[in-house]
Amino acid sequence: MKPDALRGHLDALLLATLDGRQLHGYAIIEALQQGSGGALDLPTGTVYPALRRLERAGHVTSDWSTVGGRKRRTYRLTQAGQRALQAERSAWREFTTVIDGVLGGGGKWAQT
Amino acid sequence: MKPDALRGHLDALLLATLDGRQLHGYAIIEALQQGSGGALDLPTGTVYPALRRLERAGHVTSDWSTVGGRKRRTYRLTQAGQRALQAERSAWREFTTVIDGVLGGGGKWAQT
DNA sequence: CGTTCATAAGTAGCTGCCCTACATATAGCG
DNA sequence: CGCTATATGTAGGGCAGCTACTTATGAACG
Repeated sequence: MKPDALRGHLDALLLATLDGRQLHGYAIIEALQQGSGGALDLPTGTVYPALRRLERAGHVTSDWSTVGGRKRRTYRLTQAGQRALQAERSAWREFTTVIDGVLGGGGKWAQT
Repeated sequence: MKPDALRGHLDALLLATLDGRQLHGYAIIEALQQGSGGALDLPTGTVYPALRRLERAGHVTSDWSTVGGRKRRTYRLTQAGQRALQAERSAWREFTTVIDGVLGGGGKWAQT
């Protein structure tokens, strides 16, 4: 999968990954890897700044902890993040519906 | 729909719109508008440069014509463009499958 | 005849997301 | 001691798509 296809959908992925559980950044990357069957291998330079963005936006909050001598910043959704996730999900559904319509029915098969 | 969601999928839309017919730029914009039920309203500053890109890439070719005193540059798919369209379609399918999987099953419902 | 709207194509410049590459630190293994 | 895995982060860049503007013709309206 070409990497820049994610453009504009990364927030949805991160919010969905944090839905119903709290994870630290590194674990989020692994969760996305496994949850996508290996298709998504996001670099830290993509995920960490994105999490900061989401925190600034009030969609997630974070707490520091130390596990086995290593510092972790554990993220969890806020209520606003929950709402944002719902909005992202419906936006995604609308988006795919539109693109599917054009890719499948926008060409010569368009029998109005 | 947020505008930058298109990132990386615009080529697919343009190729699909030209599949089986030839259209000039302005008509492509209108076709996308109608084909998407009004959801896609791409500005000329997005579409025209994208068409030039596709032409440079060899996916489309263009011919000038004059209709009613107005100059039109009419585009049509090349064979490479046809192949590119097929590739874009399958890439789109893969992409949606991955994202759908994460948005729907990447959270607390992930019962491995 | 002048203004405005629809048609038609295009460029210049900006923004911002995501990527590449690098820096930092600890624990465990050999 | 070096290497790998774990864990977080920044700096800088590329480029796609957007905003705003320019150019040009034909038709309609007064």
